Amino acid sequence: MTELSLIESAREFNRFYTNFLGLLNKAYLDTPFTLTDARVLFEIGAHDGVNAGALARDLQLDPAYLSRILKRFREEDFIEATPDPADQRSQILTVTGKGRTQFEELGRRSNAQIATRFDTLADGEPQAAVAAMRTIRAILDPQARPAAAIIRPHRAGDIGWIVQSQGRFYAEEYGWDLRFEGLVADVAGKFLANFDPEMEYCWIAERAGINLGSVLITNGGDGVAKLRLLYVDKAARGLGLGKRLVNECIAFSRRKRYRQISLWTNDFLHTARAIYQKAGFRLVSEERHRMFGPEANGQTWVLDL
Amino acid sequence: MTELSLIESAREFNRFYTNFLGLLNKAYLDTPFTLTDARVLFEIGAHDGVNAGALARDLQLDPAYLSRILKRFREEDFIEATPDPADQRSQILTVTGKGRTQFEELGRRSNAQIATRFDTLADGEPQAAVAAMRTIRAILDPQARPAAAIIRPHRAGDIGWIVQSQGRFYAEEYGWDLRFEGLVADVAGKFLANFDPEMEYCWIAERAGINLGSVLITNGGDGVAKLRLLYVDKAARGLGLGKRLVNECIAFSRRKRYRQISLWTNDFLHTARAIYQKAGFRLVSEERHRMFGPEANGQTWVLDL
DNA sequence: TGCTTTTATTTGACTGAGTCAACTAAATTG
DNA sequence: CAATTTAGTTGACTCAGTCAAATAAAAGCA
Repeated sequence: MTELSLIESAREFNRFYTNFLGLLNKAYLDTPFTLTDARVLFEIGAHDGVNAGALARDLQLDPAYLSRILKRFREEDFIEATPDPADQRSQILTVTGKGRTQFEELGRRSNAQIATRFDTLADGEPQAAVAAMRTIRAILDPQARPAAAIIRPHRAGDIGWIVQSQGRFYAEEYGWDLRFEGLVADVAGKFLANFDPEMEYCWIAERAGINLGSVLITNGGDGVAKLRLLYVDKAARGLGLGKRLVNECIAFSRRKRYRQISLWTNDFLHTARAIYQKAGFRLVSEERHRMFGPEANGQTWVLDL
Repeated sequence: MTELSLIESAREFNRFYTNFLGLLNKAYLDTPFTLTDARVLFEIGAHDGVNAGALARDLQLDPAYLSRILKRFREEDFIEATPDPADQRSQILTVTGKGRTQFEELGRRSNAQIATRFDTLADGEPQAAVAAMRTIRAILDPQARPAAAIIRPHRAGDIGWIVQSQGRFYAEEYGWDLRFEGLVADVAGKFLANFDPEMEYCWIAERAGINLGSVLITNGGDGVAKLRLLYVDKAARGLGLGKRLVNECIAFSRRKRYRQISLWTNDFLHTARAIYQKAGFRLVSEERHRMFGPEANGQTWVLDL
């Protein structure tokens, strides 16, 4: 049996969110659709070809009520229903062009509603809220399949994010002091200030608007590419993002005809080391340091291309 | 404008949670209460002595509809309504003993419903879900944030936050390119790398764990303190945070016996300029520049201490 | 002060979202 | 192949929720 205070907290949230959703659903006020209409149209639009039964189950609607909604949608020419050849009782529902237009309009309104709310928030708050939503969904919805992570070049704010997340992570996990964050900021700042798009690059791993990881290649001169600031957020470990990021670096460096990639890391970062090793990097030197407080073993690895 | 993929994620969560709440609200199926009845009774039970107006506002109900629900509750002897002595139009609502019994029964059902769901989860998952719910609530519920903003010294991650938020803000609002974020990272990195706690300082304005603003004083040598990177997030404008941050700078600089504070800003930052002016700063020079893309007027202001 | 406007709540008059039961017709079972 | 189950539809209804107008106290104003 779960602890009572947890349940009470969950109920409190549910009361709050019932209100919040009620507010958002006013987006449909001056459309010919009710909330239920919108949910139905959305579901058909999103899963083209569903049948009425599945729809009723997924949206928890009365079949009779749903049937009437679908009838209206058919009359209004928003959807088409063709009998399922595999089961003549069942019918396959698809949106028409007209229905899709409506579907998209509803989406726009819904987006605008949320955007308005998000725009009153502090920088980073929407990201934090969405990350929390994803957490809840992953826990409560057994069918939730997380969106795929993508890898993209950096844009405004990303470099700051790198400084922040690494600064915080190394402080929390390894007790490194703020000089480390200073170093990261310095590296990142120089990268931006002297950015040479021909020979340098920054990759950001992102999932649904939330940054998960980063790496960059800077020109070390003499044909050597420097791989720097490889990082994968706690929330995304084990998805192979680190490997994907390093592979991007290697492919880029090959394309740009660097002759070698060199990187500096610390021995306690086992996961990172495993990635480097597997990619063919070799350890060329190692030295004890106390650059950021606690003693550590700095290592230099290189990969000949 | 918030990023689209974030908004889409939030909508996806909302669709999911609409379903989820629909499921939970079946707890009222075999009671004489509708969901709205339950919400009303709960609200009166939780905030004994509310009036109808506040109730209608908080639960976003039609006053007419609410009035009828309250009438029924009075007839059933669940609540009592006494005219507010301070305002004879308004009435103070309290639950009776009978009403409290009902209220508690509803609570039990609601708890049981959630407990059933939670009991299917892995160890630690309910805790994680509830923590995420708190996060969302703290961000989205304007009433759940009576927390005052505090001003504190920087710690791990804060400097990165400064880079990120300013980088993003100036890009979105003024179209400045990434060289600006590079400059901020450089300034911030140098601050950390050469940090002299005797003569330098960073202030972070924070509310409920979320950073809202920043400023720092660096030693410009020759008795001159440099005020840098003043920033207040859009979610916290108008609260006087900018002024408080600048006042911290002035007090600190006086204490450390600097003879002057100098700062560089741009003319279009009206709010900041007003703060500097009011604090006694005077404009000493101005020059056009294109350091970050669009043309702008850089200004140097000083305050003699 | 008295007149006008605003605010808190109630009442009248609807309507249409959602429900329940019965029905048709195709598919499945044994 | 008769009996049962499943997918969807139709009839008949009701009650949650809405909109406009009324009441009456409070607040604003000239």
